[in-house]
Amino acid sequence: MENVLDILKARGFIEQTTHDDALREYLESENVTCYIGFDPTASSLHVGSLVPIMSLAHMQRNGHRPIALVGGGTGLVGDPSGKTEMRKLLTKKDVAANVVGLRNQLSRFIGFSDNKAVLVNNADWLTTLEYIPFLRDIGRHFSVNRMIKAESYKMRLDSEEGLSFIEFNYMVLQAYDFLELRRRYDCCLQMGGSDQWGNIVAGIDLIRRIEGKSAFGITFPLITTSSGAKMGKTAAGAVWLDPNRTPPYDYYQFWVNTDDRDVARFLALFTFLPMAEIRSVAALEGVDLNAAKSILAFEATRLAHGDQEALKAYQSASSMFGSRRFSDILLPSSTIPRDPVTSDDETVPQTEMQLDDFKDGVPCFKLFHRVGLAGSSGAARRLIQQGGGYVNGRRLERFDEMVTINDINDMEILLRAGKKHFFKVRIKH
RNA sequence: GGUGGGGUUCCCGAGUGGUCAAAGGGAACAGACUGUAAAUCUGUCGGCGACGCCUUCGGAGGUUCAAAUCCUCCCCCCACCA
Repeated sequence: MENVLDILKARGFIEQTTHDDALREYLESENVTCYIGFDPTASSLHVGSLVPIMSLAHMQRNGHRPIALVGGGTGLVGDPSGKTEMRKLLTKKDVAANVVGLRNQLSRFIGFSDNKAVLVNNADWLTTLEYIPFLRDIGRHFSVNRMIKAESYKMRLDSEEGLSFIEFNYMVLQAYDFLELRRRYDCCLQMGGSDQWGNIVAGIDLIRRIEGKSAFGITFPLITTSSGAKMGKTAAGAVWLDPNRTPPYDYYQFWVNTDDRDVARFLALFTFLPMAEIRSVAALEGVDLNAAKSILAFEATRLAHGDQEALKAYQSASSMFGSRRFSDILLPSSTIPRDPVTSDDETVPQTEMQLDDFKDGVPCFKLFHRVGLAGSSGAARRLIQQGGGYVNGRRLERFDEMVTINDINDMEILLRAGKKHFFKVRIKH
């Protein structure tokens, strides 16, 4: 079997590893255990966490046992790594609630049945620690001189805001997590974002000092878009994996809008399509890439939300932006429907209004505001005045044009703001 | 605890009595060009059925015809010293 390290490397997951050769050897054996920690700072994970999630999924697919550690304990402290500002401290209650949400989302990507993967919460061992014993047993292995040189603290030590003592302890706690997992699950590998390097190495050192055993680390590159932005942020904020925060249609659209230069790279990172197929995408240019973007979006949506939702999102997009036929040789492993689809879409944002509402007509800018295509009626006026408002595909000329029963087709009115934002008003009697 | 410097519209950051809904940049949005891409150019970017009105410059009061700008008290942040 191919070494999972090579798979991860080929797909762009690896930024840095500790002692590569020994790690490779370790991963040769069947069923090793590795872990990644997830911050319970929100009740949902977002696209930015996808690289770690996918890497765990690859581990599992290659016969290893991933541990997803939810930081219910460390979340109470707050990780300063690579952050310019201190984060607001979460309450125990918030953290506990968020842990539940994360568990659900992770299980879409990783199978936790039959002990094939493990989900742990470090609150289980961290919150009962006693200060003095912890300092004596664990704290004495840490050199402050070394810690303050760590890159992960550098930004904060240099900043105006400074670094509070509670945050300074974060590294120690995360190192202790690793030790705990080494003891409990024989877990010898920790993975994480590149900002986690210092924390991971601290854990490896701690394990060596206390247990006399070796452990390994892998960090992932920070994924940025080719335009330089941190990946996963849009105007509306983070792109969440929770369908209540980011509807599957929006999630799909996020991926469709991938920059040309990122398509092949993202296919490798965020889908399970074979690399042999993805490599041929790298040769595509221009319009030809759009089909690959649809497949990227479809596959990514499938993983996060399932086949049904992916199909619905795909169909909606097709009905809004036009349908296309996919070549059989383009990413053949994808299950995207290859023939043009025509169908009603249910996932475009929509609402119901009464027929009576349109008897006297509704000023269009009011309507745009009401359905949420504009943040205020002033914004709606500007939108329309600048030529960005459409009713049933017809550009509105004036902001106070009336939308009336004459605009109703098949008991629907299709509104559009700009090129991409659609909204459907369904009419009820 | 002492001394000094700060808190401005989504972010950064000008503004030290009227000409300020507040420069400039970024982000964002729209238009043109396109391919649901990027880059570029143009416009917009507190609220309001809107050549006017209303609400904003850490919070609460006050001075003034007039305050983001002056005064008082309070809250928070930072630096240096202790």
